[in-house]
Amino acid sequence: MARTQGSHSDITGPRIRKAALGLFARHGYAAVSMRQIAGEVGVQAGALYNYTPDKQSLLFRLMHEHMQELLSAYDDLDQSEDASEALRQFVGFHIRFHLERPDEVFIAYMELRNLTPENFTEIEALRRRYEDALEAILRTGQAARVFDIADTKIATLAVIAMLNGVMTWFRSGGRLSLDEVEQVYWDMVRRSVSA
Amino acid sequence: MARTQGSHSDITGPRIRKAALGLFARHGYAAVSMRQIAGEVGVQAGALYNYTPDKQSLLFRLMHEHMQELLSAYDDLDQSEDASEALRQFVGFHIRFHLERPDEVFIAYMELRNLTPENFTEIEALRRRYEDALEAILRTGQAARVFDIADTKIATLAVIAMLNGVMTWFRSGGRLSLDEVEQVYWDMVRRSVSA
DNA sequence: GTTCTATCTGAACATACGTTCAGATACGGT
DNA sequence: ACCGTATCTGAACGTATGTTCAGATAGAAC
Repeated sequence: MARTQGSHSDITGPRIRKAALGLFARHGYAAVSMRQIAGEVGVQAGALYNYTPDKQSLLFRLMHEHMQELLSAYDDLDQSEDASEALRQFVGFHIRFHLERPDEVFIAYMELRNLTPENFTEIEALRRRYEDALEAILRTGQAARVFDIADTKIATLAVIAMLNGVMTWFRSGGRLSLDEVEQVYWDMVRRSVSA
Repeated sequence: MARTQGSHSDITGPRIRKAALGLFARHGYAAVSMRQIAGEVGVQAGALYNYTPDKQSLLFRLMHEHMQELLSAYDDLDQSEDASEALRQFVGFHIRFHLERPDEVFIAYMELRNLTPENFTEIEALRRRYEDALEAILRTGQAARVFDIADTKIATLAVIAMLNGVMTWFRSGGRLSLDEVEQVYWDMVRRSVSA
């Protein structure tokens, strides 16, 4: 029996990507088979190929869409002219955006090595654009002497690394609320770059 | 022909682990086959099983040895009583130890999900011991009012995450020397926790 | 009510996987 | 010079992989 009841392209496509997202995040791209993904959707493996040309494209699409959403969500912020305030906005945005999408973030960063070289280059360029946004803030603050940073490039990476650390331990409903976490991290980031 | 010239257990064993280390780091545990590892050593796949009961044990041993070395190297430091100085020591030790072992570090952190539950528990306990060492420093400094930290547990994880970020970009022979890198990170860490 | 087509099944393809093991070989000890 | 054994080969095992495709079916269009 094919074309089971209530099946539609608009439904199956997203369901496949959602299943792949969860499985890739939990077990890793290489360790997940197309049959597992299909099984989670309730479909045979062959049906996946109505929605993706191959497994690699499935991974790439997940990562690409995530990075696009990250950048466009960040662009939607109307950033403060004040560097210190802009940095505070960045910290809050980064923590909240990433905590809302643990699987996407995990994949976008753990599965880079499983991308083909061309796909890797493309994702890397998007990641770079995001880093540049933070570096611009740090440079502005440095020029205005509100920050005192030895090396803005390193500081950019250090701040992002520090913020990403929150993903390894934060569980909603845990000891601290999101607001508290944001406050704690902002305190540390602010002091680490302040004049 | 078996038992080729100059082959010995003392030589092949380490060579297998070295090959596995590099391949796991580059392509990921799940994406690397026993035949690839054997090929890099110049041996047939079956020969690997003279040195490891299975693929999982190979991964576990690499991670376990790495964590043991980390802890014993840290224990060899004679730590300062002064919390600020102890933190400086920790930052320097962490950066140098980890930059000397990029592959080991990468694996110990990316391949956790490919460990069996029992193996995972064991590695996690070792990692926890290392984190506790840093937290002890932060607590001491907090008690002595030389640090001003909202939450020592979070600060511990934030500092380690920040320091680990150095591994994503540092290349020896690059723009900055190891000493300069250490100085830059120490500046940021110190300020992020200082009173 | 018939036709048309998007969607899915089920089976097959070639290839790869981790692991085992009988047999071959080269070195260390005598 | 010979033996014993640690070490490795080469082939095989069953299973799994990504991908393809002819055929079946269900809903949309008329």
